[in-house]
Parts: sequence; C-alpha cells; structure tokens
Amino acid sequence: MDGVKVDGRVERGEQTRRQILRRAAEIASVEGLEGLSIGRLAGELEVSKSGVFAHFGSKEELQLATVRAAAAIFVRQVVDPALVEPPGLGRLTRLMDGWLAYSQNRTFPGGCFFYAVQAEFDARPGRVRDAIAGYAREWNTYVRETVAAIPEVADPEQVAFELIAFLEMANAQSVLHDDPHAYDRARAAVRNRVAQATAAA
Amino acid sequence: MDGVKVDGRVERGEQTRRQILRRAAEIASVEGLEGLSIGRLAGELEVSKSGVFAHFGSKEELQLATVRAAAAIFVRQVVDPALVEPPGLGRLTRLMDGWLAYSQNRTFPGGCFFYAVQAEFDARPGRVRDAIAGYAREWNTYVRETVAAIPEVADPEQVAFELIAFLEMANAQSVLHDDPHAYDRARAAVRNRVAQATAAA
DNA sequence: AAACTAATTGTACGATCGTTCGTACAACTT
DNA sequence: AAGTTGTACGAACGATCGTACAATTAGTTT
Repeated sequence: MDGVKVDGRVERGEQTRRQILRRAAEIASVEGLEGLSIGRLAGELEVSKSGVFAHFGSKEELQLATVRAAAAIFVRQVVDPALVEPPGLGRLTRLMDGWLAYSQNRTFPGGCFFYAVQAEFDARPGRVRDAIAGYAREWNTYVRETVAAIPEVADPEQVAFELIAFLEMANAQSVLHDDPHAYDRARAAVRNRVAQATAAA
Repeated sequence: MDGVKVDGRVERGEQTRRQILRRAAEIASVEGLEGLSIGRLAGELEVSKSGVFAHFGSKEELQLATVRAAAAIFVRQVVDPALVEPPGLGRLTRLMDGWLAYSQNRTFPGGCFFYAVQAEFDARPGRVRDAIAGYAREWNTYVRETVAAIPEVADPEQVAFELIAFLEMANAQSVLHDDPHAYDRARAAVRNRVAQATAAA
C-alpha cells in the first residue's frame, strides 16, 4: 500500500545518488557546473568514475540533476522557513533574512549556488541554462508575490527587483572579498527600501 | 626621440596579440575564463595553437592578460566618458547610464565581462581571482567617490553598494532571460535611490 | 649578402575529459 | 536453488586539454 522501497539495491543506489548530488552541488558552487568533472567527483567520493556516470548517463544529465538537487536545498533552507509567517511584511522580512543567512553560513561552500551557475550559463543555450532560468523565474515570482502581499506597496515588481539585487550583491561581495560587512549593507538596504515602499502617501 | 616602434616584427606581434585578447575577452564573457581554451581560440582566429600559446607562456598568463584587456575596454567605455562631467550628480548619472549602455549594447557578447568572471573565480584562490578582485575594488571605490562628491549624500558607501547592485542585477536578468526591461527597472531604481539620497532633511 | 632576431608554425608529449563496454556481485523473484 | 535485476567496477576508447621544443618564416642589422 505504501510507496516505501523494499528493494535494498535501489535503496542503496538512491543513497549514493544523493551523496553524489550533494557533493556535486558543493563543487559546482565553487568551480561551476562545467568545472565539475565526473572523474574528480568520483575521486573525491572514492567511487569509480563509471559508477558515477552510470547514475546519470551523460554529463548534461548530471548537471541538470545537480541543479534540481540544489534547488531542493534552497527551498528547504530559504523558502519553507518563511512560510511559517503569514503573508505580509513579516514573511518578507523572514524571507530576506533567510536568504542572507543561507548565503552567509555557506550552505554551499562557494556561496549561493544559483548565483554561481547563473553567471556561468546565462549566455549559452541548452537545457541546463533553461533549467536555471526556470528556477530563477520561480524565485523572482515568489519574491514579487511576497512583496505584493503587503497592501501599501505600489510597485511590487520594482521592489522585488531591487531586493533581489541587494541579496545577490551581498553574496558576490562577501565571497569575492571575504567581507562579511556586505551582509550588513544588504540588510540596511532591504530595511530602507521596504520602509520607503510601505510609507504610504 | 619618440617611443614609436619601428620594428615591423614586434609591431605585427602586438597586433595579433591585441586580436587574440579581444577575441579572448569575448569568448570569456560567454564561456568563462576556464571555458576559454587555447586550441579553440586559435581555431577561431585561424592561427596556430602554439602561436597563441607563445604570446603568453601559460594559460594563467593568458587569463590575466584577458582580464587586463577587458578592464581597459571597460574604462574606455564606462569610466572615461563620465569624466567629461564635473564631479557631482551629473557625473554619477553619466556613469550609471554609461554602465547600463555598456551592458545593454553587448560590448561583450555575454554581457558584462566582469560579472561573468567574478562569479567564476570568486570562490577559488589564485592570481586570476586576485586580479579580478582588485579591479572590482577599484570600481567600487570609484563609484563610492563619485557618489561622495555629491554633498547632500550622507552615506556614500551604502549608496554605492546599492547602485552597483542595480547595475549587476540588470545585466544578470537581461542576459539570462533575454529581457531588456531589466535595464528600465535598474534605471528607475537608480533614479529613485539617488533622489532619496539627495533629498536632504 | 650574411648574420641575427622576433613572431609563428608543426609535431609531439602526458594528462584528463566524457563515454562505452563487459563483468562482478549483491539482492530480489520464482 | 536457479534465474533475474540493479548497482558498481575496471579497462579502454577517441578527443581535447595545456605545454614543450625544434624548425620555419619574415624583418632588421651589419
């Protein structure tokens, strides 16, 4: 009746697959999804190259699976915790703080996974770019709707654009210059912009 | 008396070197500085692989030279034109507009060169990262000082942080989603933030 | 014209890339 | 117990990577 796997072989397979994708996302956040090589991944995990390859069938499929795995981690770490707050200012604040914490505590060693891979794939065609663009759109939409749930805000799309810009800037500065101050600056920027937007005329 | 090269051989060498670096920067803005391979570069330029290699002696040196060449293009296209305006609000506006035009008109086919390579190298050690970080610092400083030349602005560092965030966000969105609207949003964000900062109490 | 110098080329190298294939072994089914 | 399925492995493939070095071409100096 239940969907629980009873086959110990596929259970074991899914576990190694999870381990592979976890490590793959970590590497990709530092070296990019192209810098992520199957041989190196296998070496670090101490499994065979062909074993890793067999799980995905192609490098592109590995990259796509890595993006999906990273998205799941992102949702669990950033999106879900904000949902405990009711829609409104409180949820938005929780969302912004959650994102900055996600970046600052280095959930991925190279900072935000999607910042890294977005910049890597934004200018080339292909399924990987499409997947990344899709998640980016989802994130934009979610932030915009979270902002739009605050009745005083006149232009949620514009506000969402600016807020996301602050987050990514903090991540970029922090990683490149090893400067935790960037997060303070982003927090101040978010606070200021939200205050401005909610100060109805 | 003059420092003009009279040797036709080194003259020719410097010209091919310039061509190599121009193409290298174009490729790197799309594929990254690692995706930039000597063999491919040679193929596209229809010269020999060893000919390209001989100009730099190592891949890392080619990458460093490419970053320097891109920085020179950036300065000529963004920084210099703003210097015709006297320090103050006019220069800042010119600088912001110049940057957005530089990104929008695809001076580099992959959008802003430095956005691409920053995200690629921000998390790994090495001379290339150091060079990129150095230029990024210079750019931050220059924007901050341009803002600071406007007497009404209380916290130039904070304002510069936010303005640069808008620029990079516009570039990222535009390239990833093929959405020219992002530049309008960035222009609106810059206008609004500058207006807020110059509205003295 | 000969000697020299700088830019460019051709050939070759070891390493690593993604990928393919046949095999070994554990776990499940009958 | 015999047969089937799924995961993981080792070895090898052609291609490409960065790099090395000797030969060649073009331009300068004597």
